[in-house]
Amino acid sequence: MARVRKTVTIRDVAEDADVSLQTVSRVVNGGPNVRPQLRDKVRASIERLGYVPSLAAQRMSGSRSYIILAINDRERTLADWRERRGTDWVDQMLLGGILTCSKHGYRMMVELIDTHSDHVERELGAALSALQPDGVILTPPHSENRLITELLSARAIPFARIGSDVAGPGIPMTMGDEGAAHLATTRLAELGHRRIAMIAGPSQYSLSGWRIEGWKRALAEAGLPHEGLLEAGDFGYESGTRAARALLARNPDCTAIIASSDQMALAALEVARDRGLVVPRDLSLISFDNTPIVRFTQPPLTAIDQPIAETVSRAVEQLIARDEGDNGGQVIEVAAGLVERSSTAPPPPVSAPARA
Amino acid sequence: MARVRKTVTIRDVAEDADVSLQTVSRVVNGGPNVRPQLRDKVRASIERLGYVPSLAAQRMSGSRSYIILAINDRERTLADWRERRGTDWVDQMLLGGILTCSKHGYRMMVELIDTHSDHVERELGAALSALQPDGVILTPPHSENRLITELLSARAIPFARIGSDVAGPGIPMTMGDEGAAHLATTRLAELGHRRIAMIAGPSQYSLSGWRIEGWKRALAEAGLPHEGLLEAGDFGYESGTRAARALLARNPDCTAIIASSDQMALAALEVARDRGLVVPRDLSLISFDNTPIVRFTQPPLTAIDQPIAETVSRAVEQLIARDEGDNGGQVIEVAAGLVERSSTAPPPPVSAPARA
DNA sequence: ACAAGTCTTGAGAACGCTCTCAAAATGCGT
DNA sequence: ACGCATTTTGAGAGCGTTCTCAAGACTTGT
Repeated sequence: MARVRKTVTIRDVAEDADVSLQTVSRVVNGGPNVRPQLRDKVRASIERLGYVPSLAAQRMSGSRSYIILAINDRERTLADWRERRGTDWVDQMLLGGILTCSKHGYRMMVELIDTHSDHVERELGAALSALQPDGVILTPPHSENRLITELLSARAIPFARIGSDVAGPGIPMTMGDEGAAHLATTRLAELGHRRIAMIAGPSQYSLSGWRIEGWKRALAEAGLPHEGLLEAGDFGYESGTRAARALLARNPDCTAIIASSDQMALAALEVARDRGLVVPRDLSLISFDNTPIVRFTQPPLTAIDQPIAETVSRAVEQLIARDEGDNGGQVIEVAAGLVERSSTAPPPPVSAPARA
Repeated sequence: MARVRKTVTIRDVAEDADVSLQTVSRVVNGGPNVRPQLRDKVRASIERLGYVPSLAAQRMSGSRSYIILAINDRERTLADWRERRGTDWVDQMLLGGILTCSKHGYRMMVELIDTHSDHVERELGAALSALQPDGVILTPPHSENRLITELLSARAIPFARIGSDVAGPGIPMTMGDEGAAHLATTRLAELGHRRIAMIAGPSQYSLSGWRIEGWKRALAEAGLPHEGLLEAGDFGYESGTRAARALLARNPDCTAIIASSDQMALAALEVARDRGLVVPRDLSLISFDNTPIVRFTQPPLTAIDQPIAETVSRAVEQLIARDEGDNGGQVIEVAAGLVERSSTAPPPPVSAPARA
């Protein structure tokens, strides 16, 4: 409607509504003491002029920047990208974050950082200085990276540690890994499996440990053994291949595998195929993550659905609402679910010369 | 090293180096007229103090915001998310964008907008006012959305139109869709296929047309017909199922299909399986996009690799370098490649009672 | 050696907003 | 009605940068 209009500022609104800047500011920010009549008048002006406060200016004067920063590892992201592995984790985290941020008038930014080297401090510091975010979201394995958490708490920037439940600064948030592994294992036990193996993730991830615990607990509850049924990978495809081979070579009587990532499950599926095993007839398979790829494999994989987006969303809300009383170190947990598809079935009747 | 230090500002650096604010600013921004000696001194101070300019302050005073905005459709993104369809496109675009932005000291932000409704102007306007980005990246189908492009040019914000080559404001960028379709079709023709079908995308996407053109051109060059071999979908799985069924029902002699998206290719794969056709023995299949899922289907799909990340990266560079002479409406094209996997093979020897 | 440049440096305003604090208006108890 | 507490409004400074413009320090040509 207008021509190349210059930016509409709070001053324009103030003039239009014939009030002071301060009053407009109060209306915009839902300030408490404004007469309803004036408030409406100002609102009308804002509407008419199409005024939207400038994020930069808000940051400059106020205490908030309305920015939540999500940290990701540059190397890993780059590698995933080059090799066209899915970066579904990033996806999910972004979506959960962006959606929730925008609901509260915040924005989410993603920062790629070299989290391995000692550039961490430098790079993260630069990002924090430039952006001055109101909160930061850390995902595994950064959630327990000392350099990072210390830098953040030194700067007094609130942050959420996803996939970490240790005490310390930052809001710990978990995704029910122990419970999820327990759930998957129990389901397999119920189907009749007696030799249920697990391909775990790398030990530097806390969640790897939790999953192993859940698996062991379910096994114990069902009176099943776990000895020799554990292998660890690094979440990647190749490591899954190695682990699955080792597992099946060592345990010919193994009839079910839980893999700690979709990529490793895919690898296990391939290994099974190589060994002439038909999934799920001869071998049941459950994966962690439930990224889009597992719906299109042959057969589609039963998977633990990690509520990443939901968790990040919760994290954002925690960060934004931090003002209203500190969350006293209480771990926040979002539970995972099991999506049953076609890679799970009862074990073959003859297969197990178990109690040999 | 320091305690809860207050933010280091340009003033601190100026004092430390015993020069004026302005001189520091010049050094930071690579200003032209500074004595080398002074420059080094200032650099040393910056280094020592760990100074990083505040984005917000830069935006406030200067003309640039160092922000590039990428527009995505909220509904579609949300749907993809809920149904755990891969949002690889978003991924790729983000990665290409973020990486290139950070290389130039810029940041990329993603904005989800209701691009269908008439909220577009409102929502986009709000985002532009709040963020005041230095550039905007539009992806299909927004690249040719009048409301959007006009709003952007009215505000004089440079933008790139990915997947669009029409004249007008904004930098047009394409990904060689015509050439890619031609390449895929030609490859199939070389393998000996005579009835090569295409499942196209929706017509409101320019690239759908280009792909059809490339397919027809290759067919014509090989002396093959195209009549009755074209179906259109909406890029989604279900539409692919419908299209593939129609195609195969109408053309029992069809031995190859090119699908305009991975999801539709997946659907075609499933349809073929239902009809008892073995891919690639009885039917060859090539998809567009090359998202991570097509590597893990049975068989893995041969696919056109859309250089999304690369294109977005180029777009960002164009936007950042816009100052140095307008890009006179010349279309920028990044070529796509063909990734051969196992869904393509020569047609079955007997199959075609073609010249009936 | 002098005027006329060019290069280098700095001072001060401006960007758009929110803070703090004080002034004006209102409400209330007696 | 009167004083006091409370609510509502506004004025002005300040956030950290870059911009404009002017002053000082060098060059250079003659």
